[in-house]
Amino acid sequence: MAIDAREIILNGPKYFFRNVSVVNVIFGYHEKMLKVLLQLPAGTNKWLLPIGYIKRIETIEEAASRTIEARTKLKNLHLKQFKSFGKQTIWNEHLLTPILNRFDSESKLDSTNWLLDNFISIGYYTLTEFSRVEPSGEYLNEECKWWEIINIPEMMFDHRNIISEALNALRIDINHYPIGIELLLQKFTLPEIHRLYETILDRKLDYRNFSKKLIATGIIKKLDEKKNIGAHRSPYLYVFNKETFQKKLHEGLVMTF
Amino acid sequence: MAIDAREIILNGPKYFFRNVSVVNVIFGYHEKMLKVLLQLPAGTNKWLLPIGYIKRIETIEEAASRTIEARTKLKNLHLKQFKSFGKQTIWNEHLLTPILNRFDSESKLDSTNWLLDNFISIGYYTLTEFSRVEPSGEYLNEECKWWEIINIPEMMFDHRNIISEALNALRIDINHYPIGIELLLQKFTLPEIHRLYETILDRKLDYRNFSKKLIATGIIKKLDEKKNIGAHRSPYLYVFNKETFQKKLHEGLVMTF
DNA sequence: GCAATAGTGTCTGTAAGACAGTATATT
DNA sequence: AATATACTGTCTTACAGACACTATTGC
Repeated sequence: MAIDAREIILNGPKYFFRNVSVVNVIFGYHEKMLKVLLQLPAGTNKWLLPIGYIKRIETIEEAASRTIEARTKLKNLHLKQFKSFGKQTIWNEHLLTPILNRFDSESKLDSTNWLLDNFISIGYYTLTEFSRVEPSGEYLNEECKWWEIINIPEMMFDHRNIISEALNALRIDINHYPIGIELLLQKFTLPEIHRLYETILDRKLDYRNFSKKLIATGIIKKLDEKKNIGAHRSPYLYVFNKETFQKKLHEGLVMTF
Repeated sequence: MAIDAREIILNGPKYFFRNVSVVNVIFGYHEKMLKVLLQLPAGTNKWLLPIGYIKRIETIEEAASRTIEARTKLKNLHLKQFKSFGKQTIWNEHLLTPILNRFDSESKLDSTNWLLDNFISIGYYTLTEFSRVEPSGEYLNEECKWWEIINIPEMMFDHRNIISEALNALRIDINHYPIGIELLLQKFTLPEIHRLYETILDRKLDYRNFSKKLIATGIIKKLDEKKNIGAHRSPYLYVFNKETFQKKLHEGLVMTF
């Protein structure tokens, strides 16, 4: 079911819940850089996290997944619901009218329009390789791009705070869930995953102890294969042992990096 | 602002958000028993967690707090938001019409009434001494009472699952937050807090190791006072050292009971 | 052989967990 | 004195964390 923007604006509540939305913190990692995907809605100069409305026929997680796919073109990312946030007025007539008129120069925006109301947001975060993603803004946005986590631009509402809460949640969850699994490609080297964890946690991790722990717990497996990295010693490749990881976590393993 | 039931039914969206609610898992502890507060709405035979709608002028947490106070008469309980849950149809015309007619025999319930719509629920849990609470059902409920956690009656929707998710969250959070602080009275004995933790976690904890850890970390403080418990050796009284606890937790202390 | 990166082992300190006997309060 | 509950200390084991040198690759 594709619903066009005019229909969403004028008849949204037929398809979507009112007053509730999802807000997505999409983290992107690449080469020791942690970034977050932000969009700049047309007509403003403050950035916004990707948000989305929840269809009446889908689950909350499906809504998050759908709106994340719209920005990243990636399906099946591992989503984590981390917190819900209080009311925000996302749109105002000034922002919304031009969008409506692009599709329909006749209709007038009613001041009781559902989009002009307040929305509560249910927060999800996800983590991906940012080099896999071509940020996709669609017609509502002037821009959609990655920003370094240490250099976030001016944001609308309390979205800076939401990013910071998502990052906290990620740093706690990394001890309880297989965060790296879907982020790293199938095969990876120890230095790669080591850099990933150092970047996410923003602190040094002793390389030997880190490697020892990952191998000792059996959650990664060494392959009989090396990666060519140019004029240096070639590192071994590893893969995650997903079953072992899930089992350990289920038994209450806490990784404490 | 007190809003009567007729007004809530007929003009709810003036005061409340649509399609979003809070759902509260109120745990009660006393003497090695963990219970949960449930209500039986008039006209049904399945039990329901206390739910509530969110006023346009309050935060989500205030909504949870307000609806919990309505059932327990207790203010300032420590609430923890633990997860949000997908759509549920809470009311139907059959349940709602008699309630409306109690206040207003004229008005008819419109099938587009906001209460007949689906609601997404934001889940909170809290923990209190159940002997302090006189469950309070108000006019919408036939009954409101404590049920033992190991013996939950038949529940509406997926509320049994929500209780189980709340309990999981509580058992994880007990390692990260001062769960007991607001539950136990000002002064408590080591055997009391020991029983509390054993009950919540549903497993034996070595009494000596448990005591040692609480005292060693400095989060509880021994008083120069004993509690009279009848024909037995009198246990010492302790108090929480809230500042130390908060500081340790902030520094990343994990209690691992 | 030089430059850059990958890989490996040992020691120490701390904390978790197992475990049993003594002390106190009341009747 | 009897009963029921509270209190205390030691040993073992496992893991976290500190730490420095050798190995490989391409140029």
